[in-house]
Amino acid sequence: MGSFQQAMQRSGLKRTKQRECVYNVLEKADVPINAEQIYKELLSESINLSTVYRILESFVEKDIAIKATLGQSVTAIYELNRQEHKHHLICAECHSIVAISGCPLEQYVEDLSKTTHYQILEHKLEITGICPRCQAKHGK
Amino acid sequence: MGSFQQAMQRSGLKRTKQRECVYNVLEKADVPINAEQIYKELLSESINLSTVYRILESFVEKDIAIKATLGQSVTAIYELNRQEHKHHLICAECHSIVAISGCPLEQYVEDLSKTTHYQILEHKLEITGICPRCQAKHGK
DNA sequence: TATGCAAATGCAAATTATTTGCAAATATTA
DNA sequence: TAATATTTGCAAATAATTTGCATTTGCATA
Ligand SMILES: [Mn+2]
Ligand SMILES: [Mn+2]
Ligand SMILES: [Zn+2]
Ligand SMILES: [Zn+2]
Repeated sequence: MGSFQQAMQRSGLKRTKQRECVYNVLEKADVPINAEQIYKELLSESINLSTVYRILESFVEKDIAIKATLGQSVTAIYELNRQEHKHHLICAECHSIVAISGCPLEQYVEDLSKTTHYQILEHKLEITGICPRCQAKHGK
Repeated sequence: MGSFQQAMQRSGLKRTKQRECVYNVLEKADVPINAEQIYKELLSESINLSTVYRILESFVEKDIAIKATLGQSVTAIYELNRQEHKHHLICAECHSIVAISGCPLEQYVEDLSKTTHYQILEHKLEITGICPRCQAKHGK
């Protein structure tokens, strides 16, 4: 059984053509993407943009996908919840995103929980820099 | 000379009543706030909301303020650039924000720069949890 | 101090991102 | 296959931000 079917089954969401399309787009993306990008990928399927939003909302609700915003951007982005903790490196020039695996914060977060008495749920680390390609463009 | 005047002088922005109002609101806020919140603080001054946005934009441009988005929120927030590196702890329930000082990532970021060949400019760490007050509300 | 002008502001309208109401279509279950 | 709750499309609403343009203001200079 495909992972889409599994996700629908576990969550109790109905297995619709539109949800499958959105799921597939998310599945093949290796970095978070926004609703508009998903919509454009699916122009040939003529799925409505508000349906895309509703599907994303339902996926987030069911923990099938993760919603976030990055940097100064004011647009929400989504990725499949692959249950693996990762962080992102964003190019300040070309806005490309690469995922970085491994977390340097495990111990820190544990300590922080003790000192602040917060019950820590998750954390997000975004690192901004200039990617090698954009550095090259600047000559030198 | 007040720090507002200094900021205007260094940046070359004109010293207007509206800019001073926005600056003062940012100065007395200890966590990032959004344009609407600033606007409401300044209702008595009857400054226009688009002016607030334009002022914030100019402050960010001149590095007087920092713009960001947090968590899943789609609204930009702003804080005075106090030149001190800090991170934020956000309550998942009441959405309160507290600043945490000290950075556990200095060495990590340096290493990352070497392995990825990115020129690292900055990073943002957001930690989400449940604050002691909200934990208490849930009883036990 | 008065004048000139670029920069900044107010106001209304435009844009962008997202959400909602409602009627029609569809998936699931019996 | 029928019953029904869910989902979708479409148009309109809302929220956040941006823009055009006429008017006002800060600041440099005469
Ligand atoms: Mn981590
Ligand atoms: Mn840090
Ligand atoms: Zn780049
Ligand atoms: Zn709280």
